[in-house]
Amino acid sequence: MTSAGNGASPTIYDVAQAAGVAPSTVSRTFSRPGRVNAQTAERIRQVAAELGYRTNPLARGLPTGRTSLLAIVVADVTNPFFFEIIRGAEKTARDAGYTLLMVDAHESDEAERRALDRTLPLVEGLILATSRLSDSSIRVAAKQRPTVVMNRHMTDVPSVLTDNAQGMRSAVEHLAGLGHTSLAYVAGPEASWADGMRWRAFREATRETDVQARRIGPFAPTLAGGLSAAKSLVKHPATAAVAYNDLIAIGAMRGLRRLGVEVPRDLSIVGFDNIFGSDFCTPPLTTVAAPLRHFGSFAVQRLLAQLRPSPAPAAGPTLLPAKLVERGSTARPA
Amino acid sequence: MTSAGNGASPTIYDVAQAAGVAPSTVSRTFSRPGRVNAQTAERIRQVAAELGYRTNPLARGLPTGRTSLLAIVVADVTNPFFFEIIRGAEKTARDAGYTLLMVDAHESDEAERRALDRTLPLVEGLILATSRLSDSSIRVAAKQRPTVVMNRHMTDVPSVLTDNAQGMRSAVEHLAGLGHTSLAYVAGPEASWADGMRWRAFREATRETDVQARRIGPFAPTLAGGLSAAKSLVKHPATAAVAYNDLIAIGAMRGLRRLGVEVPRDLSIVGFDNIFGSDFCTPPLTTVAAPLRHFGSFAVQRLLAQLRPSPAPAAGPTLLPAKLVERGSTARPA
DNA sequence: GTGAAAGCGCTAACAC
DNA sequence: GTGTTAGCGCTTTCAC
Repeated sequence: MTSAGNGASPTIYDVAQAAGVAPSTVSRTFSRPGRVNAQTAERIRQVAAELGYRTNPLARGLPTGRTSLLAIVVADVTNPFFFEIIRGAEKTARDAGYTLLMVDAHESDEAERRALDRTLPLVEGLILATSRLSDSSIRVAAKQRPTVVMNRHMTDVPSVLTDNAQGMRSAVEHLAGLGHTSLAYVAGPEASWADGMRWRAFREATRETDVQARRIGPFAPTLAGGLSAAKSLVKHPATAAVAYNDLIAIGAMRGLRRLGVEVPRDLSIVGFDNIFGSDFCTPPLTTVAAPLRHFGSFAVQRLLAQLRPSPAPAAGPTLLPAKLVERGSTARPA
Repeated sequence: MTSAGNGASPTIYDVAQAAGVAPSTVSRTFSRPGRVNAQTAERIRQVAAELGYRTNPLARGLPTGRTSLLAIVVADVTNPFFFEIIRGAEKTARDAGYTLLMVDAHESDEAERRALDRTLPLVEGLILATSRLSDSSIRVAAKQRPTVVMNRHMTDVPSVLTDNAQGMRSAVEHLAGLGHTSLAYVAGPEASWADGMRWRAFREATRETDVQARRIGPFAPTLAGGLSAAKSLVKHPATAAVAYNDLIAIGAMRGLRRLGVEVPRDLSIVGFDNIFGSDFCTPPLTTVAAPLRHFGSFAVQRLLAQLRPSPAPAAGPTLLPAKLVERGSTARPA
């Protein structure tokens, strides 16, 4: 029973009837213009507009799988780390005719999995930005939809990542160059692949540079996490610290100030990511900057490459450079 | 043709066949447990798990309209203003069994409309956070799905807003109390409903308080916008300014410093929203704080109220209080 | 170029 | 409790 003028939204059947054509012709008019006589199409469009017809993506997606939707799942939208990433991803997606849906996983694999169950079937492709999921869970998702992971290396899933090792090395060398001989790494969440990489790179870089290294944490990758990190930091003999990310670094600086420790006079701090706010906090944060916007854009590009009918290119990781931005939170040891 | 073991994802038909039951029984097992014999259900679940079956929300949503999805469209995700809002909204949605999809409209009504066309049919309800759409466009959307608007008053669509007038009044009184007699309002985007309200409230408050008022702008509600605002600011005789939002305020403070104007010594600045970063910028920003997290939560609650089978309650706006947070960016005039 | 008809995967009466 | 049977709104062969 096709609704005529009642509450429900009009369908192609309503439009077809009003325009005196078959439903399939209406469908073609919108899904593949050109296959329809120009005048007929014109008339149909007009009737459709009058009726307020809108194609229903749900119904369209069922038979075809084409929804023009992409999803990016982030561990925590409120983490400014994602700002530029989302920006870049959104723009690239939009330019290609896709709409990017964002889903917040709340730093929880449980929530992430549930969100995935609900959204995966709706979208044509998926970006997992700093996922907290296990490799095998990611593989399951990647089996269902083209997937790109960020900040995480997987052999069988295309990935985009920043050169953590290089970034960490430049941070450690910077600190060592200033004369620091005992460094601390303020760790982020344990489930984070990036944290593992950074800690490893830290160890290596400190060994090469011949300075002492220790690790404190893990801490939540938030301002609050940094606040608690400050307490551990004052107990340790290090004169400089590299934090898992800027949020922790900024939080730590605030916490240290409250504890009477002045940055960078008493302790130097280096962050990671160069997020919104890292340039206007006090002191401005020295940090390892990733090309965040390109990051998002690249991820979408790799996704689109998989979406194209032609055989998808190989799955090697895309490595983006990271470079140290020297600001006010680092100085020579007292 | 029901796929057996080929590439496509398994359907209820595959599960039904494997479990030796009817497809409808499989459907019931997942859509309304309890209506199925416990043992049968158990067996079905097991078979489903083995086959890797996942219910397809697209297919489920077509006949029912139930997708367990809600959408929040924001003008710009990278605006920290939305942080806590999204947080609150997401949590409330999740607790109610919904997944919240976020869509970035890029401060563009065009993009917002297109995103809406694509997502509206997928979701059960919609939150428009600081929409750049016209009232009539919003009404069109609201006709299709239960909708709540934030930061904007509409008689026929439920809304959640902060008490801009009260917040502005406290800002102006604070400044007047410090001895300022000439204030500037640094305007945000013209399409912003909140900007209109704040400017109006500013005029009224300054009139009541008997101080001079002027308006400069409009500026983009971003750090960059604030940077340009700084240039206009130095040309004007005001000794204090209230900015449309914190982003502009923070950007302006940075711009002013470059121009040799010291805040708050030479110029006092008050922001709006109390966003992430406003407490750790230099100087810490005095700002009108809205209960952001509650804001998002309330919006979802109102949405859920409309979703419930029982007749939706009336559409009056929910007004949330705003209060001034005094920090370091305001002082007595020189 | 256009129409008829068969699904896409699921839910929802309606029987049994 | 469970099976049967229509659809949900759209796309897509296949005829004409």
